[in-house]
Amino acid sequence: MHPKTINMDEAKKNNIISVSINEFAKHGYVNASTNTIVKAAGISKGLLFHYFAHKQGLFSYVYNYCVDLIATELIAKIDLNQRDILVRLRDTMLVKIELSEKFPQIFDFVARVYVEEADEVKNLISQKEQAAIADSYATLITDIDYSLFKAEIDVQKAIKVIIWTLEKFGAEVLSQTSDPNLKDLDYQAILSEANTYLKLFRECFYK
Amino acid sequence: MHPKTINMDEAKKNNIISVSINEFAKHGYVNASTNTIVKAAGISKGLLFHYFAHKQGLFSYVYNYCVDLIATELIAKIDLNQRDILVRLRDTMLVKIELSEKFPQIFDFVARVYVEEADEVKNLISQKEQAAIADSYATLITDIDYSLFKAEIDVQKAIKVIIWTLEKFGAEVLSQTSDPNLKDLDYQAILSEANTYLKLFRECFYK
DNA sequence: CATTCAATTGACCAATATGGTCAATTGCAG
DNA sequence: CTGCAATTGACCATATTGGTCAATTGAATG
Repeated sequence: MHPKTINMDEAKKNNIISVSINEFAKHGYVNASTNTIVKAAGISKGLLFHYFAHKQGLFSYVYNYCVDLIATELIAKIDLNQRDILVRLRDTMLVKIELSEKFPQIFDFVARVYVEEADEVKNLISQKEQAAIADSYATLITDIDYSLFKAEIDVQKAIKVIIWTLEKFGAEVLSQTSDPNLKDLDYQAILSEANTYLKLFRECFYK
Repeated sequence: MHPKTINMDEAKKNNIISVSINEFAKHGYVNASTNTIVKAAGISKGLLFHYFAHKQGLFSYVYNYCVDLIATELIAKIDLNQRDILVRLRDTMLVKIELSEKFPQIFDFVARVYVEEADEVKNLISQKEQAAIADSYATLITDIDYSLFKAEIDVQKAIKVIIWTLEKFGAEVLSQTSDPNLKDLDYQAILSEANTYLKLFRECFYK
């Protein structure tokens, strides 16, 4: 990352990052417009390139920032000693919602980087880092206590149902918040509604 | 729709439609490129505008084509006398998979039209038609036999779980097919795997 | 073969957008 | 005031935009 970025005002830096995430997530590396980014961030063209030198520099700075942020949050908030997959996945979803509220398209962005075609991007992103992300996602569903499930049900299918439900639930929450008046999320209400799904799963899938 | 389009060769017409759906779905009306469309369709610039006169004409032709196609398929293949929501939604998913195999981004496209910001598009798409689509989606989950569910479970939540599971399952099937070698979908296998999820739900949610 | 006419092409247009530069201005600390 | 960093935006060559149209092709007809 460019030395110039270190001394940046924190609020301004976050704003540039947020705007850049949205632009890269929506249009991919090649078709993302630095003109659009500076307009949305409310800064001049010159200043952006003063901080980041090139489009590539901006991209890799933002990408590394996102990967670090996601990893840090997951490590801090997911209790790997918790062997009940319902709790583990519910907490993962809460982390995703929190992060998405700060940077609405952060997960679209990192997911899109996987399938980026531009050579400039492929050279920018180390294979190691890509693999590390896949690893940490896998970690989220390891060391699970499968004995909690009823003997007669298909556990692999049940887990898919749980994962998909929590993903869709999170997406629903976020789409509701982005639309009307921009009131903050009520995490208490979200947690409470998520728990009604956990209750359903516990009644149906667990012993 | 422009009279010229009537006499078009069917295969060529479908190709133009398919390519246009993808471009409009990916980039929206304003940022969709007619240059990209003609390149992908393997025709000349002049020919596209010979058939459709303007970008608007192409867009509205493709949009109406999609809406008609989806409505026709749903009416033909969904049995509204079937009051078991599991069967009804499973069949809806199968229709979506079939249509998506022919036009991979057709549902992304029609969904995106709802949130189009360009005035040119808003004037092109009649409010009536938009409402009709919403209506037919609502019809898909009316006249359901709720007495099949166990008394003690939250039926509304259970239905959401079912809908979300089938949507995610369909998306998974389609993402697998688009990636590697482009072999056709095995509908027998898809139906069979979908039925394992129905079985799970029947065991857990139904009396 | 010549004639006709529809199907099809792609060079071309003015307008706009692209990533990136840099001399000039602003703002603030000493 | 000086000095230096932060910040600006007009400017550049190049590429892309939706759309045009005179010219070419292909096939059917007499």
